[in-house]
Amino acid sequence: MKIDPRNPADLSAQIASAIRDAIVGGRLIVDQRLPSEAELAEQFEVSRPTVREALKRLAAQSLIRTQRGATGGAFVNRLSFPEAYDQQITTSTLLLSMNAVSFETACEARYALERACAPLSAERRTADHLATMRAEIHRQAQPGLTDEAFCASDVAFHRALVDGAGNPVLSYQLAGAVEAMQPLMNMITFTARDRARIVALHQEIADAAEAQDGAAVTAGLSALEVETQELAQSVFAARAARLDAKARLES
Amino acid sequence: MKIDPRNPADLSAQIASAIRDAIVGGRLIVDQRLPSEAELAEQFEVSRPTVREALKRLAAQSLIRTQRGATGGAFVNRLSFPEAYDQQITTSTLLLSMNAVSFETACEARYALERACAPLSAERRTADHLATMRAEIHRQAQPGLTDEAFCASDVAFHRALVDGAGNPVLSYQLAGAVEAMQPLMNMITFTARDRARIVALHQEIADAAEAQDGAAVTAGLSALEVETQELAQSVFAARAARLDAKARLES
DNA sequence: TGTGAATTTAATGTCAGACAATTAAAGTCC
DNA sequence: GGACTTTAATTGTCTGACATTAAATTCACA
Repeated sequence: MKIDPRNPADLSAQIASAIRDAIVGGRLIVDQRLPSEAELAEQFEVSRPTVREALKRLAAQSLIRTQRGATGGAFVNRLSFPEAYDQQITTSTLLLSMNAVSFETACEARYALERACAPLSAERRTADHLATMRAEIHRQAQPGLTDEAFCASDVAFHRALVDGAGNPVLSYQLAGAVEAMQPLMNMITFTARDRARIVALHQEIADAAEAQDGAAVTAGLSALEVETQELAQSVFAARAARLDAKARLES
Repeated sequence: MKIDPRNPADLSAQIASAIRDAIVGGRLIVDQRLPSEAELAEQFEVSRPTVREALKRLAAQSLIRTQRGATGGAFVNRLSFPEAYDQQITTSTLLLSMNAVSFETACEARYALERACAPLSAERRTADHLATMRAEIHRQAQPGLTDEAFCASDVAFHRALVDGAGNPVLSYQLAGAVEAMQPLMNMITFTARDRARIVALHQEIADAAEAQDGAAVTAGLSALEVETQELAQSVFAARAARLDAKARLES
């Protein structure tokens, strides 16, 4: 592992990159201990704070973990699925919120991906997944629920559906798509009638999953997508109209 | 923004977390300048190196960027799609390589997600996407190609297909699924006959995309999945048999 | 008055050395 | 042999300093 001393800028970034490459390239394997900070500093010919900044960069990506004490140090971390989920969700959420991605685009992507899980989930879902879906449907039908809680339950329902496919890689990929939609969904106010329609479609989907009818699950998701898109459109149109009226009033 | 001084461990992680929450929560907006390191140190009642370690953590996630000079400082970074792609690919690749995810599972997830793009891509693909797909098919048919170059071209072909859907969020999500498979694919040696079959299926898919026939694209992808799964199975079985024979010879 | 060069200034990037906190292992005493 | 103490290694944090960068300002000169 070497860095370019001619490029004096971003030494810590270069060091982090070198170590990251070693991990990705398999030269450093899981649970292997890295040299101590002092040794790394000597090896790269930089000071210890610089090494530390590099290590913090890697720690931020869950690539390493550190332990204090005599046998402590930095260790190559096994990236667990939950950690990967979190990163995926954070990145997806920020990407959507910072790039003015339209509701339409995000929603389309989400349902397209979710339909990808439908046949597998219909085939393999366990009684557990079904129970979760039913429980969330029941919650969604309760009257006093806030919009936020309704959205959260919606996410839980869809996660159960996705997890039903029994493919952790699929669940991981979908986590971003489903969770990142939540802030966008939270901008919508759901009337009682909206909720009733959504719950009915959820019911359809759960029934189809119980019957192991993949095509019906897919159809249910497509209907739900149409419903969601129309709902969002009407909400945003109404909001725009209100703003417009207000602007005309003030002028 | 406050941190818990009673918990003396991981001050820099706490500070990074506090700033990250401010960004995700919208209290710090894109391109806004953070206080200088000295000011942050004073605010959080820690030293400047500790603040710096926190900032490096955020920089590693592309949440901030730093500029030197008189008007420099740390600025909230607009997470661009290419940056998000990179993070997604790195995370997905590590997740697969560190968790002994089977080829079967990863492959299933990848093709399920890709089929999700098929109808959209068939409908919206431009002449540009078609041209890229054709060009990659042509490259894949050339005889002297190494296995690695073949895999890389395969990835390029599929990315063109995915990008054809014209949904950047979908492209972003798929980037991880498609690219993370490459290391696994690189473990396979492709015979001339294997390649011919794959190229033929690619041809089918490209034709279907040109004809805007979403169902045919989906079918082509499914056939490709079956082909890939069988190929991998035979390669791994042969490898296992060789190892087994060698072990018996040595014992 | 305008322009270009020199200076100032404010910020990050890096360094050196020190001490505190933590933890496991080695050593010691009963 | 077991419980306790000591020791050593390592990370976490602090202080203070200097180097580097780049914008803003000043100022001389045409």
